[in-house]
Amino acid sequence: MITTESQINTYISVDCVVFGYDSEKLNVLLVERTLSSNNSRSDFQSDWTLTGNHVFEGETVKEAAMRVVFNLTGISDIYLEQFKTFADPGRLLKPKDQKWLRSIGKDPEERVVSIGYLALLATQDVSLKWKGRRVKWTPVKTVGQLGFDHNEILEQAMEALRNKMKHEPIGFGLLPEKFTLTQLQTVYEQIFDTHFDKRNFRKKVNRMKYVIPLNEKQKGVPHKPAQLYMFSREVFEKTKKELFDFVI
Amino acid sequence: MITTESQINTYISVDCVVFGYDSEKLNVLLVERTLSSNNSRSDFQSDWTLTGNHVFEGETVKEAAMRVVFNLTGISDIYLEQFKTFADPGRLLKPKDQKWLRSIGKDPEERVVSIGYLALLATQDVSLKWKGRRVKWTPVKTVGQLGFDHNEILEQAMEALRNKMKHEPIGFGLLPEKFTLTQLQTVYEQIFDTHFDKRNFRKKVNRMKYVIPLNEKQKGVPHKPAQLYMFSREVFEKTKKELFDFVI
DNA sequence: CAACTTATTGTATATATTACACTAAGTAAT
DNA sequence: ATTACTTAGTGTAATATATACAATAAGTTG
Repeated sequence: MITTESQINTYISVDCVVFGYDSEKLNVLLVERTLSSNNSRSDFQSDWTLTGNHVFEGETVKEAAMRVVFNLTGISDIYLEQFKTFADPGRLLKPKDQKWLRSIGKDPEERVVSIGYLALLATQDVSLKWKGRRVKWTPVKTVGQLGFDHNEILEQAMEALRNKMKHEPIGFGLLPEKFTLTQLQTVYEQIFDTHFDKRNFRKKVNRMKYVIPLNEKQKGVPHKPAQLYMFSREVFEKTKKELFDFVI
Repeated sequence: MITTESQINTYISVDCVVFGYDSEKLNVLLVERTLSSNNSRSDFQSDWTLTGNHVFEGETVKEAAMRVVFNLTGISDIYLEQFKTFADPGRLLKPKDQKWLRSIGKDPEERVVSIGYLALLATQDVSLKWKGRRVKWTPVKTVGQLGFDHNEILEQAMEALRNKMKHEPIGFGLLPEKFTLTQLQTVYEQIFDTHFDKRNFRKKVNRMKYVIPLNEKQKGVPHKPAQLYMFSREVFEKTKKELFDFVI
């Protein structure tokens, strides 16, 4: 699954928009990009980018995306899906991007295809791996200017996430295995930037037989502990109606 | 919109899955690929592929997709959207594909990224343009073995089409501007391979204010002529609920 | 005018959506 | 032990939507 050939393809890359939910808000995983002006002089600049890498020859694109996520998080069993590809000319023409490309010995004129992947996880399941470059979670709402065209890619990823979440039960990918209904509701409220009525939300969840109550309650909270639940994809696959409700 | 630079990028291509509905069934647009065994000897073979082309340097990927569709159909104002990218190693390794790549002077080892686009139109709105190669509509259900990995791409396009159609009003892209409710129903039945109750379907459509009855009836049919309707994207955008019904 | 074809319509039952407010079960501080 | 505090958990009535089901209407053709 994780290939290790060292021969890289210079024009195909993957960019992974790794979303991590921390029980309060949605974060995205960023890595630092360091620009040294003239070969290793001391005026460094640095900024942040999404996580990504070139694909190795012989490696599938999804394998490359899995490798990127695995290297930074140590996790491999998460929601990970292609959402859009970015390959327009001029997407890496900002001065900083050009400088960075030259600094690593690339032709800044070469057209690079970035295949965007969306990944979901609960931040508490992860300890980030420093692999020579700084890595951090940043709340999506406060992300500043990113390197390359990564603000654009992030925006498209958010849009894809919202669309997917409307119609598929992937919100669970942002929660720990055992979660409370309030946590589940909050995920949806955060991502859709809205508010639901608690009773109505729970009535809806109740009908979804794949959200299963456990014989276990929340611990260590200074108030009434909540019931814990889990998501069963197996039950979901068995009980879903093939043609939900659809819009004409 | 339609660029004409002649400098092409050899490793980025678009493949357009152009679906055309002919009031009976769903078709896909194919072009003929001719393989001449040893340089221009007389043992030709030919097979069919999806429509596609390399992108020109300086051209955006969507522009390339529009150009491909426009060149074959003369149409430019249709639903056209990226749905998935195909860039795995070994996707062009079938003997026929290798032969074809060599015949046009390409390195068959080079990894080619194909960005898949989905296009929708009503076949009656189109007269196909023969641009040196044969072009044809083929019913999706009877498509045989295609060149390259195009059977895979077609399958993924069908899946993307079904997913999109469940949640967005794009089915109208497969119908002429004025259509009957029976035609609309049939589009959905064909694509989802199912059958709906006519009364219930109409009740549903009735609630969608963006399906607008015209002061016009079907003509030239040997039975009761049906009311004609049109779709208004403007009304749709104004009346859609931002957060439909969603699945948790 | 009879035969044929497709268009069009309504009702009853079950299920889902929406709006809305109080009680229960814990912890912390006194 | 009582009180204050915090979050969990629950029900009902009104409206809207989904589902199952069959007879009549409006054209054409011979």
